[in-house]
Amino acid sequence: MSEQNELIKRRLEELEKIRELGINPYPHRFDITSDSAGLIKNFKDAETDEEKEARKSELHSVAGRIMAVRKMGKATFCHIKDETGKIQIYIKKDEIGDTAYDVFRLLDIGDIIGVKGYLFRTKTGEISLHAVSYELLTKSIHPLPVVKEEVTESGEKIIHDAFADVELRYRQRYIDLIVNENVKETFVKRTKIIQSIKRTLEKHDFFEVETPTLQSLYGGANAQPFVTHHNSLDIDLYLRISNELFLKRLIVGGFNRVYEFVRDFRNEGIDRTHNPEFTQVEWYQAYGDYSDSMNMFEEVVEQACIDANGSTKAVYGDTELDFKRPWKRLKMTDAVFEKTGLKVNEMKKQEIIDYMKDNGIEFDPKISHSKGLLIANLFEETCEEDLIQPVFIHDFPIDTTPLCKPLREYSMKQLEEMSKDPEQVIYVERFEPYIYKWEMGNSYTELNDPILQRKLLEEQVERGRAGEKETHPLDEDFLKAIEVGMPPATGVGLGVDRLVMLLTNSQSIRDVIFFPLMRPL
RNA sequence: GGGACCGUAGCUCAGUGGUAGAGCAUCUGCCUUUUAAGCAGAGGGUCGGUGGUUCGAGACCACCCGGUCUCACCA
Repeated sequence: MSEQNELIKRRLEELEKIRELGINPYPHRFDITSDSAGLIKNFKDAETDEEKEARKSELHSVAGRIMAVRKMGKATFCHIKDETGKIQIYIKKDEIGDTAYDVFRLLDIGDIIGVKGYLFRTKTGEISLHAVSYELLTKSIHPLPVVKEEVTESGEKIIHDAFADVELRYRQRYIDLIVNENVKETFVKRTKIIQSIKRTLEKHDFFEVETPTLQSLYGGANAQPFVTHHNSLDIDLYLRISNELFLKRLIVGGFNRVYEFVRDFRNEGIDRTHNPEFTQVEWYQAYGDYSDSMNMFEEVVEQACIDANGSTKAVYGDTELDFKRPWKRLKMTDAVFEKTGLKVNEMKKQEIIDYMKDNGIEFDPKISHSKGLLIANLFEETCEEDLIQPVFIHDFPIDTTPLCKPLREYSMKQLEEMSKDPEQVIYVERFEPYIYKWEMGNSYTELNDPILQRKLLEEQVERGRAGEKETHPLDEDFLKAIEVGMPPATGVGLGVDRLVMLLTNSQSIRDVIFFPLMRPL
């Protein structure tokens, strides 16, 4: 708080005056009987004089923050805002008393007051509360941005001087929530979406669990972790990048269906769809495969959309998205074929590289050893941009993940032969749902063959040593769990923030996270 | 991390090298059904920071701080 600031200085002086008058500017409680939305909704105009007179004895107590004041000599109008909306308050000097009225004149936009009064409709038609008494509940000493709202004759709202500086809005979300009308709505929807997802999962007998955020080994996703340190154990720990490996341990332990909402931390770039900490829900289901997960996924998301927006449709930017089940399901290689006409399985690795070079498709030379990674790369570069409506892209090359079961059509012998031939691509039962060009999640028929699991994880460790950054270290305890025996299972990770973005028409992930990471000032 | 752009009053913004501006908010006066209330007046600034160019910099240059968009990495 800058000592120099005149607005703050003036408010501190007023605070002193109020205290000198024997008024506690920060009292302990206030009895509320009504909220603004309820009062306005239930208001019925009094027709006769008798009714008008009777109305004066129907008193309501509301509390809220002063958002606008219109002083008119011996009467004052103001709007107060509570959790449900705004209501206009009318205060008259000759009714409320000289002293009380003078004190009221010391109040500012931003102060919180409780008002007791009766309802009436003003000459200009606004349902308002005629105060018979009021109480200062909190004196604000830090001025709020003054946002003015104009309602035109056609009934549309024009916002003047909107508090629009995104940096200030994110850094001071409390102010953003007070003065910007739609911000709270977005976060209310966020909670509704999360509750909806939980309800759908619970309906299908998924059981909510909790697993560690601090981990001595990280895994379950391709990402760089945050590192921290435990002092008394004197060991480095990682903030989780995924909870997959722990949820699988619980499936081994005998839970058939588990889910967990988690904050994941990934030490990577920040942009409009990435925040270093983000929310994911993962669920695992024993005895099911990835098509069961597709069914669950589309049900979870469709229901979330209905619960947040009232229908299966949501408008994002200038696009209407429809989450109605069932969603299209498309093999990755078919997607590539539809877009490019290439039959990648019949091509040599070098032919794919040549095609990408010839068509200016970027790829990291580090992946040129793997035909599978090249195909995945080709898919991302050519197909993603067209995936607007919800679609499941399934059957990924095995090199994209070490945690997923190969397609059931392969025989043991085939797998063995194919894995020796760099021109052969083994596909695994993995899918990613795409909506509006974004990967919304990730799912597998989970690998539970301990021998193959160890081989794939060890290969990944090798690739890590060779310079690939986002591989993870070998988790022997996880391998032990798989050796104990994990039933056939399927699991899903769903990016909650991105789903909320789509369902609330938010253009940045920072608009759906209350306190996004900002560089300290 | 790279590139483009932005930072002026509490808020929203003008200001193309020559005295720092407007609206809202604030303060004073008037106003007892106003509503972007109104009318009359007043105060309010290290122009993000540090250097430099210049007789003179809010503006031009360099670096730094913070942000937005975008690319890379990823979900």
